[in-house]
Amino acid sequence: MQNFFFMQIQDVLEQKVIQAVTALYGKELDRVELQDTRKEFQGDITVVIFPMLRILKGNPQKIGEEIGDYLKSNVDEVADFNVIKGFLNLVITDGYYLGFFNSIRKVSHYGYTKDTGEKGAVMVEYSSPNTNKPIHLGHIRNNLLGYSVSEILKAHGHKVYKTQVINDRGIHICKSMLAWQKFGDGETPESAGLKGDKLVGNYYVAFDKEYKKQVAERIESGIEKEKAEKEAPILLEAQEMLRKWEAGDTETVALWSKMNGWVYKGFDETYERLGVDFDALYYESQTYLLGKDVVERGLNEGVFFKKPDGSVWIDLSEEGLDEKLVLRADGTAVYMTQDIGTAIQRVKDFPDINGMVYTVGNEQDYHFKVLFLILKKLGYEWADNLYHLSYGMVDLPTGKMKSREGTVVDADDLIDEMIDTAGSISSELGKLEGFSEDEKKTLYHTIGLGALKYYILKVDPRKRILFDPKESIDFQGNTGPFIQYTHARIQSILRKADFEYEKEIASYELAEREKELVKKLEGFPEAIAQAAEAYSPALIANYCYDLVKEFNSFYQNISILGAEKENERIFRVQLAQKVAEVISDGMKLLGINVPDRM
RNA sequence: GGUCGCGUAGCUCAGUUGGAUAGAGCAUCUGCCUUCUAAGCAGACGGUCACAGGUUCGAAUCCUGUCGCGAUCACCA
Repeated sequence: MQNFFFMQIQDVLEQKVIQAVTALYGKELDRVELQDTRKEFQGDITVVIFPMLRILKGNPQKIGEEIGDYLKSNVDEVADFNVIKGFLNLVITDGYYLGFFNSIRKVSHYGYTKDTGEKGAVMVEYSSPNTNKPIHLGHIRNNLLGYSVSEILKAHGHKVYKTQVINDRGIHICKSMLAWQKFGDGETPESAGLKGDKLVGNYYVAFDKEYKKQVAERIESGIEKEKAEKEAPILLEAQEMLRKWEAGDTETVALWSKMNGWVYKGFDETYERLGVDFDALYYESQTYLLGKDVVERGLNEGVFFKKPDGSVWIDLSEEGLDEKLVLRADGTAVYMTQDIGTAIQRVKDFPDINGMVYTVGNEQDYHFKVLFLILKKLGYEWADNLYHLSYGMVDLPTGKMKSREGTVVDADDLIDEMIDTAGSISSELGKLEGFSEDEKKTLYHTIGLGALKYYILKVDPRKRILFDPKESIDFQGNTGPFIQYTHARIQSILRKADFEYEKEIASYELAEREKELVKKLEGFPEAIAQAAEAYSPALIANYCYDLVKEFNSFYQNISILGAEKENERIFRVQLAQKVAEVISDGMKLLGINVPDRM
């Protein structure tokens, strides 16, 4: 990563337009509205005249022409202009775009911002699974979002700690443990030939089955529904097991450790295939008691108040919310207590943190609104930099995914399917001559995962995704493989370019498609900045797609290696090379690798 | 019921400080492999931007209301 100096034309124009208005009309403009010129008009950048009318009063056509005249004679980069309605379209010189291109050509990771330490560290939490069941498509969305936002924040100059809270304790784990004890007959992942998380998940389902059976029997024998549900023997046993766990009962804790161990091994495998990782892990079993002392302190400071029964609350009615419980009457913690404590603990563990991102589904919007408010009221200065990366559910045509009912799209199965599809398409196309079996395997993984990740990340995080297992994820059009393919095409050209193309082209007349490509490249830093500010990988996906679309049009219509003049050949190869780099750097922010051949 | 989010082409989605005739992909149809990888390119077809008002030179975008979908409002996690 290097720094480079190049004044972008937009900044130059903004100043010059203000100057023009002062010179021509003696008025002070506070801002200038610029936009890319639409394809159907001649020009590159458009100054919108309408907003100026408030200050200038006059005919927009005439004002546009006067400002256009001024810019043409006072700004070197402005070659020509035209005015249509209230839009002043400026034609920018090839010299500018060529100069810009040359300024970024040798910059590695162009568009990324170096971590200078001044932006502070951000902790990004994502994944945070329960240890009683395997990872499904919903978790995949969470993982991909969290990982990608982490990469985007890094590219925007932040130091990032990726973390997850592993929900390794609670009634749900006990249910799996109990069912295993009752029906497991000593089964292990090895003996069953199953991933550990799958095995434990099976017992969670087994518990639910038995529980439902017991409830049904009891209702049949005349017990009312609510009571039957609350007092089913197997549920009572599970609750008893949780009490034993909390009391530190050796046997229970040993079983708990063993089964969680199985699950972690299974999770690690899935994370590895998904290509996500973490810098720090937090276990709920170690954090679930945190936060009580802070509540005590907040009580003294008047942030919280105590009800007659001894429970502790915060009143958020001034903020338009309700009263919210932070400690039960019996003094035990609720989720909120724990989250308060964990947030504070993290800042203790990593003192350079001044912000956190929580990747959690939108069903918890309210929870995080409250959590952030509480931390703010407790006076933590980093509380202003907390962000709930809230995303929509992944639903099936049949409705919500439910682990207990087996209506989930399993992560491992889906990954397998994507890789298989990538494999069969690749073999059909038959372009992999000379690939070893290992290389093929790696490539199918790259393409399959690329398709899956892009499919999920290209949609706005807030929107819910409807996933139809019957309709397979595309490999054509606006997809990961399409972008990967473009990268492979460019690499093929670079392999075949058997001439020296290092020298800088100082003067060149750009073809329309070449100019458009340079303009797209110019937009990369802004795309990263916006994606970081909006915490939205979708913006990066859109950018990559637009860039690639533009490149393919160029590629298909203009010969690169077959160009007549040497200058053309060299410039086009350089351009293609830079486009490939940006594709690679952009896709990296989505956690997607790009192959050199496919 | 209160609060929050969403509603754009048959389907999946872009459209971020309000700007020109609302854009892609899939699907359907036409062309293009003797030339750098056709997972591609060029084109056709397809729209009451949920609906109704308002704000203004200008609204898919901002405001209000209505309808539809989802989430949430637990001494649950």
